[in-house]
Amino acid sequence: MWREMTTVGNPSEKHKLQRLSLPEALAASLRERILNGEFQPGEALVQEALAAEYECSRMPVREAFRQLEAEGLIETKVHKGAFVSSISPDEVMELFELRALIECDLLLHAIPKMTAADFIACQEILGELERVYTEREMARWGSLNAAFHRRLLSPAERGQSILILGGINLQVERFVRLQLLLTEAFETAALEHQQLLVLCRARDVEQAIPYLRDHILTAGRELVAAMKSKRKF
Amino acid sequence: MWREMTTVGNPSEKHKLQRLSLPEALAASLRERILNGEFQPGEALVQEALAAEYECSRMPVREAFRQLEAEGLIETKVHKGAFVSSISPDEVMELFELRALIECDLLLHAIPKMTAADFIACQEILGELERVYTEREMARWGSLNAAFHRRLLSPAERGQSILILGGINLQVERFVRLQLLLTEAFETAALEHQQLLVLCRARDVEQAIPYLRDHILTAGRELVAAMKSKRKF
DNA sequence: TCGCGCCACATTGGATCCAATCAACATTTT
DNA sequence: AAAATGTTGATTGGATCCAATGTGGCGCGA
Repeated sequence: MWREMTTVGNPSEKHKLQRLSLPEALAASLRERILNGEFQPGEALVQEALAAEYECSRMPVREAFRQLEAEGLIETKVHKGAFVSSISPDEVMELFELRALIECDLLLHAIPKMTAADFIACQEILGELERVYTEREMARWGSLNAAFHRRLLSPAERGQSILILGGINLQVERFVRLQLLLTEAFETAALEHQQLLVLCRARDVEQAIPYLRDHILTAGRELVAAMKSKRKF
Repeated sequence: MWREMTTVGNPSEKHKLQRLSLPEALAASLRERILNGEFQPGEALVQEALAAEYECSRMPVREAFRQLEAEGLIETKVHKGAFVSSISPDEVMELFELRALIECDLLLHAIPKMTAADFIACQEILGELERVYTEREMARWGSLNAAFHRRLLSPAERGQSILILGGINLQVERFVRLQLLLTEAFETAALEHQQLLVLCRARDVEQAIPYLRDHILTAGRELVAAMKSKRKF
């Protein structure tokens, strides 16, 4: 079942097929399970148990742990084990503000370079997003949402910034998914995405930038509010 | 010799002593050697050789590799090994612009919160920087420079942003060190640091922010120019 | 002589085994 | 009875061993 992703075939990538080692595949699977909330913050991840579950030795698990630790998803204490890392609502808000900062800068660079193909691709993702929304698959919704932002900003051709953004998204993703279960943030997000795309088509930088900033920051505020009220964190 | 850092004793941290596992210590040592340019971009790192050198088995080396890979310092191809990752001048410039973006935002938050103690601490680091400069130890210069920026921005109390900044600095650090060998960028940097601190003392946000931005961006431009002229990258 | 394929070696990837450390429980002592 | 301490079980950390894969060299044939 999890084996299906031992090789990630990304069709849009130009023939650069990448093979995953077992530790990398494990890390991918564990990452997904953490983001889905199957492993709660603070929970201990035991090497032996996971090794048994994935039917491999403990060593690939250990290497996967190192990777996840570097990504900030888990923390490991020597001779004590690995624990799903936690993050405070304030820190989540800070990450959203960082995202706003970086994405606005990227959009500024991207808008002048956008082509018709870019708009079409973005529109396509939005369609997919809407389809997924009606079926309540928020695991896919989160990654599609990230994909939309990434695609929208890709004309800026700033790989390093995109990379950093990916890291930030990774940190907040699990809380976003949780919130989606509780609120109706989908719908406003869908509308805002459409409006954002309209502004970009019109090359209206003056409006698009603050709009994007607001889109991100209000999403952040809503999420943090939900976190603080639920007290489950 | 490298054993001296198996436990990192940071005296300013309040008694929170952290123990390093062998892989972590190895990663720290290898990271330093990469930043120092001992391992050139593209160069292959062989597990067996390093294991012999550090007198341990290959396994801790492999785990250290995973960590360094996640940090972006090396790339590993399955069944082919680990290679010191490279980075183009354009990407370096992008990272500097990202740094400018984030640091300016941080400074904006930091200035109103700065206390006398903060100014003193910064001034102290600047003194240390000057002392190190006269003795041409650029390995320490780089980390002290980062420490100054970190200390200057720490009143903002934005741990996540600082963390991201650390990652960005890691990427450009090795090129900064190389450039320092070639240019006289020390001196202007020292002056600019002093001036920046003066502006912060005066709480002159209007001047301090653009000044910091310029400080970072010109440093970036000079570095990139040096990179492109030397063609050693 | 050049090109293709096969084979051996070197290197990485993964599994098993042993040692070190921690935590919890039981025992003893005050 | 409470606290301190010893001891045992569980879990992680590290080393050695075996398997898989990639690379370079050699030979064979056109």
